[in-house]
Amino acid sequence: MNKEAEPGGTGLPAHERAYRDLRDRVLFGALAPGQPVTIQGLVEDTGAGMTPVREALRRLCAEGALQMLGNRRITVPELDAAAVAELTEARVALEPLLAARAAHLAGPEEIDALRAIDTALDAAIARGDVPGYLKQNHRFHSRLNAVAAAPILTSVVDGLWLRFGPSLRVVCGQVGTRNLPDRHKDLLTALARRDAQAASEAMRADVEQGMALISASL
Amino acid sequence: MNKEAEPGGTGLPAHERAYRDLRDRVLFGALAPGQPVTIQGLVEDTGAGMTPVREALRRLCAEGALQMLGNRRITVPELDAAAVAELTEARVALEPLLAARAAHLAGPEEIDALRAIDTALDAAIARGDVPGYLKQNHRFHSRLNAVAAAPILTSVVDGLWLRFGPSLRVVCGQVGTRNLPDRHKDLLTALARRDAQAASEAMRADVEQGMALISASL
DNA sequence: TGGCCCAGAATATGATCAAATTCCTCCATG
DNA sequence: CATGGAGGAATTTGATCATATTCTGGGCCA
Repeated sequence: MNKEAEPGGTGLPAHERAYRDLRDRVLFGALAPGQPVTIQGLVEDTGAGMTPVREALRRLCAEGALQMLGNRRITVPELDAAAVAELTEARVALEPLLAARAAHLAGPEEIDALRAIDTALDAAIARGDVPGYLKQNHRFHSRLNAVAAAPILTSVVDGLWLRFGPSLRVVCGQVGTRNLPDRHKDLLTALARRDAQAASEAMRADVEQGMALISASL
Repeated sequence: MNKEAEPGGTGLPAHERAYRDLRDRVLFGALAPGQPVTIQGLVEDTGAGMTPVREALRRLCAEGALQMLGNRRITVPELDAAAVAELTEARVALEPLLAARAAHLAGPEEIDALRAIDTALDAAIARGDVPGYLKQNHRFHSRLNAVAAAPILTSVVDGLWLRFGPSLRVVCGQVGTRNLPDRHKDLLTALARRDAQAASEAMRADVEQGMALISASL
């Protein structure tokens, strides 16, 4: 039937592969804010055809990860203070909702999985591994959102993450892995106690801390 | 080859025209929930080429207006109770923020424009004009969001509207234009008084009333 | 009922056309 | 004589199309 979930990723459509490849580049900082993104450049880099790359770009633009300038040019958005403020407002409004839902629904095995990711995250911080931190941090929140079982809210929040991914990468490149937001311990204990209120608060603190970091680097 | 042979040739690229056409169909109920959407059907309907239609569909899918089934099929999403609950949560979390911002920024001319739209909306309700109501209601909220000058929040909220557009059309077709949400008067007076708190409350009431209507029709 | 085959639709490719930026040249002016 | 700007050609990039290929779904037959 479905031949998805193939290890290695080969076997799913080319435009889907191109999309995930590009999205990971945006999320984990392979692309810098303000950098122009050309179709033909991506075609050469990824080896994919032109049409799949185009469709991947359209999807990313629709999600806000990239922006189409009027003159058929595509760039990675540069965030100004107003944009960071908006993103902070949106994240503060939405992500605590997901945390609260997760607190109601999380089972022991999901919490253990989250704890394992958080441990890997701490290890990445300890060894100053910025890409590792970004990746594990994203995995933590992504996994938490999956627990919340709210696909619409999750997709909206994923779109927000795509918007500040490049800038977060820049910040981490500047300040290293020190002073990074990590309210995950509070979050995990709140989840274990099924305390939606505390989970919500911890998430809000984590979000505000992270966005303040970006805001301070402008 | 020939591009001027088509009547009504606007200056916009074909994929942009196809996108707006399709988006309006979703927003104003030309497509029913659950209805399959085929590329070649759109090609025949709109007269556009295949590639622009494909890109428009990708954008709409990325925004949540349409959903890609795993099997290369695309349909208009059918909302269940959980989806409506999520959409309600998201709208209640975000749209009052926009209303509050608008209350701080609205000038007399913007308020007059909103009042004019609301008058046209009342007229549409009075004459039982469902498409007119949908159009004016969307124009009202869209204009209000423009006043708030928050492009990121606005684009997120626009995505939410795309998700419940088809279902709202179904509801209005069932119950007519009676009992439709219209807290716009409260909203307008709050805006005129620059009362962000009251604007926020009025928006929350409008959102909850509208979503309750959809929720009740399941 | 279960497997095979076929029609039809979606995906992917490359070619071709159009637009925009860039860079170069040339002329006017200080 | 040098410099700066306007204009135009060339290159780079994006948009569209026609077509080949692949995959899904349903009908047919054993």
